[in-house]
Amino acid sequence: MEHYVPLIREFAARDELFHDAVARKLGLHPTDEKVLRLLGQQTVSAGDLADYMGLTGAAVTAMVDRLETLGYVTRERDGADRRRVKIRAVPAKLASINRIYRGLHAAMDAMLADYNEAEFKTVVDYLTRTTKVLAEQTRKLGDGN
Amino acid sequence: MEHYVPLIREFAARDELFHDAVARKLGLHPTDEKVLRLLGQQTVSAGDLADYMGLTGAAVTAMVDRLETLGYVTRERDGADRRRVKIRAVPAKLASINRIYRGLHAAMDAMLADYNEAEFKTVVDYLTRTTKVLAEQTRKLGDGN
DNA sequence: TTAATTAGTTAGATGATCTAACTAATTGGT
DNA sequence: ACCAATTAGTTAGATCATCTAACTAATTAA
Repeated sequence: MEHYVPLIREFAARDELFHDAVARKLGLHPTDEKVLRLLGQQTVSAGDLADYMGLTGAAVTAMVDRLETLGYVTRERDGADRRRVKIRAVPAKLASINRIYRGLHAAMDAMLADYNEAEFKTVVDYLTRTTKVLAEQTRKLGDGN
Repeated sequence: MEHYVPLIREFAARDELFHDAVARKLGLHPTDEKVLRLLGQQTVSAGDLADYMGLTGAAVTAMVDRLETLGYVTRERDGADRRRVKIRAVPAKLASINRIYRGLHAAMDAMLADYNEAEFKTVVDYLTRTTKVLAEQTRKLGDGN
């Protein structure tokens, strides 16, 4: 039980290094690649991006400018609330990114195949609940400012 | 099985946001907090830090300078290989960081208590193997330049 | 209909990281 | 043993992602 903490630290660090490597291969900043990962098909508002990334609004504007210039995303005004800007990924560009992820997905699928249904359920449950705990604890840290 | 990928993405993003919040509370750069997390008791060489963090040697020098000035770490020359510099965390400073982590650790312990031994073993196995897969895939991405 | 709030952008400043060049220590081939 | 090549870390200068503060425009509430 004590060797659990370094385990999750290593896990998170490796995940980050992997995504950094993907970003480098694409010639993108790690932040930009992270956003593109979030933008699957759905559109996301600039403000939601700021929350998700932990960035200021100005930083998001700069980031979307970069991605727009490179042709990765487009801006659309929200019809209902015209203050809002919705960011949409360009499908053709997303495809080129997904190609890079194929190796990881294949390896992960192969690994996950070793688990039976109950075990897989446990893993999903663990990830879901840990995510929730992290969100709560992050909020609590922010409170005391 | 299809909703697994967004799950791990959310997990990693939340983990990062949590650590960003910790760093902000300490008045440190996220990178610096990440290094301090790695430096438990053990000493780590500057080069190993560069690998672990995905930074250049110059960036590590600057980072260690920052942490040294603030009293978080000390530099020691390696006796065996005097080119090497070993970085050591200052225990008293580490304690103040651990205090911030208490809330998370308590919440995680409470959550993990819901799993029986077999389930916990599955979670540890999953984290261990996924970490290994990520390391392999990162290396493969780096190969093609 | 006017005041207050919210979403996003612009402008300018800061600073973490980068590249390239350098010092110093170690290793290996001859 | 010795010189060349490699490795570890640092220094100097440049770049650029992000920050703060001030601004525009749209929405909501009094």
